Amino acid sequence: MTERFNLGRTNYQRVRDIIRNDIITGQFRDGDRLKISDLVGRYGISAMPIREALQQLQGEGLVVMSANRGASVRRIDEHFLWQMYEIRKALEMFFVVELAGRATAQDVGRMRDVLGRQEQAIAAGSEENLQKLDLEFHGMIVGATKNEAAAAILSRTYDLTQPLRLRFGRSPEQARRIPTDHRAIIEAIAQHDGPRASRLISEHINGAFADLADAMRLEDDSIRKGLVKG
Amino acid sequence: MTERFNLGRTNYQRVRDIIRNDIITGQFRDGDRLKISDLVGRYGISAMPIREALQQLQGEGLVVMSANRGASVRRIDEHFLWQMYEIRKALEMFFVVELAGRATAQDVGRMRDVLGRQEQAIAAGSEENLQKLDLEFHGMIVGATKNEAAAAILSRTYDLTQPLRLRFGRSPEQARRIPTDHRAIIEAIAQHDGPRASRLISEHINGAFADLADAMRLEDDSIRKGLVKG
DNA sequence: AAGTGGTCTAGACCACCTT
DNA sequence: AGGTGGTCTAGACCACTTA
Repeated sequence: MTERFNLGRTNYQRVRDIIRNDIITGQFRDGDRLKISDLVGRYGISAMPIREALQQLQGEGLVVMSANRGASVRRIDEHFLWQMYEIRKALEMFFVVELAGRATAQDVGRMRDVLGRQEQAIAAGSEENLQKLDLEFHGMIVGATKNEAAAAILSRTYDLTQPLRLRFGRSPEQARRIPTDHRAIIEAIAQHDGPRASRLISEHINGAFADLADAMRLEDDSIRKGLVKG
Repeated sequence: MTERFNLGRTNYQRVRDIIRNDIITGQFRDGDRLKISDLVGRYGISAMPIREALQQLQGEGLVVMSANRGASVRRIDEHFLWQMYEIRKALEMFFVVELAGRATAQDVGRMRDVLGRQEQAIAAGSEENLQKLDLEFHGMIVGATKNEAAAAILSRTYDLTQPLRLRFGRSPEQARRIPTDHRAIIEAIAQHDGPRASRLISEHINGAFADLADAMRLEDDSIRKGLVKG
C-alpha cells in the first residue's frame, strides 16, 4: 500500500483548474494562444488531458477552440463585455424581486456581513478580494431562491470579466461606490421593496459596466497612439 | 491529391453533435450512463475523441461527468426544471422590455411569421417543429438586442428541457395556448408596451412550466403505482 | 483478487500554412 | 514540399467496485 496524494482528482481536472485560474488572474491574457506543446512543457503531462481541460474551459466560455487550429483565451471586446453585464442585469433584477418578497432578518444580516468585509477589502486595497466579495454579494441575490444553475451562469460572467477588472484596476471613487450602492440595495430588500431594489441593481450594474468600458477605451486609445505597447 | 469528405470537421465534433442530438431527441434518456466502450462500438472511433465530445457536452450542461466514474445524461428532476424556467423568465422579461422599446414593423412582421408557422406545426401535429419554432420565437426576443451570449444561454435551457417535452407530449389545449399567448405578446411589443409584454411573458412561461411539471408528476405516480415500467 | 471501466502516454497521422 | 501543431489510435495504467 502506497501513499495517496490523489484525492480522486484526475490530471485533466487539476490542469483545468490551473488554466482557469491562470486566465482569471491574468497570467494568460485575452486572445493568447494556448498551444498544447507549450502546456505539455509547462505542466509536465501529455497532450490529451490538456486537451480535455481546454474542452471544458471552452464550455465555460473562457476558451475558444477551433478545429485543427487549437485553443486561445476568449477575446473580450466591448460588445462582449456589454453582453455579460446585460445578462447580469436580467438575472439580478429578476431574482432580487423574489428575494425582496421573502427576505428574512437573517438574509439581510448575511448581506450586511459581506458589505462589512467589502469595506475592509477596499481599505486594504485588495482588488482581488473585493472582486470575490462582489460576486458573493450578487450571488446571494441570484442564488437566494436555490437556483444553482442561475448562480452558476452569474459566476461565469464574473470569470469572464474579472481579468479585465484586475488589469485596469479601479479608481478610489469607483471602489467606494460599490459598498454605497450595495447598502442601498440591502435597505430596499430589508423593506421588501422589490421594484426599488430592482431599479437600484440595474443602476449599479450600469455604473460598473460604464467604469470598466471607459478604462478599456482609454487603454485602446493609448495603444493606438503608441504610448503603451500592445 | 485525394478526395475530401471532411470539410474541416473533426471526429470529436461530429460525435459531439451526434450525441447531443441523441440526447435531445430522447435516444439516450435522462440519467442513462454513457459508457465509453459502448460508444466506441457505436461510432467506430477510439476513446479519446468520444471523451472530448463528452467534456464539451458537460460544458453545455447536457452531460455530467465525474472522476473515474464516467459520464451520464444529466438527470432532470422538477427542481432543475424549475430552475431552467426561472432563468428563461429572468432573461425574457428583461429583454422583451428593451425590444418593446424599439421594435420596428419589420421585427413585428418577423414574429408574426413565426407565429404563422407555429399554427401550421400544430395543425400538422409536429411536436418537434413546434418546439423549434418556440425557441425561434423566444430567441428573437432575447437575441433582438444582439446579445448572442444571452441567446446561447436560452438555447441551452431548451436543449435541457426538450427531451422531457418530447417524451410527455402536449394536450391539444396546451398546444393551442402557445400561439394564443404569443399573439398577445407580439401585440404588446407592437404597441411598445414593455411592462405588459413582460408580464405576459412571465405568465406564458409559468404556464409552460406548470404543464410540463404536471405531466412529469403524473408519470412518476404511475411508476410508483407500478402502472408503467421505470 | 479479479473485474470493470475510466484515464494517460507515446507516437503515428493528418490538416493547414508557408515557401 | 516542408514545417507546425492539432488529432487520433492502441495499449498500458490505475481507481474503484464486488467477491
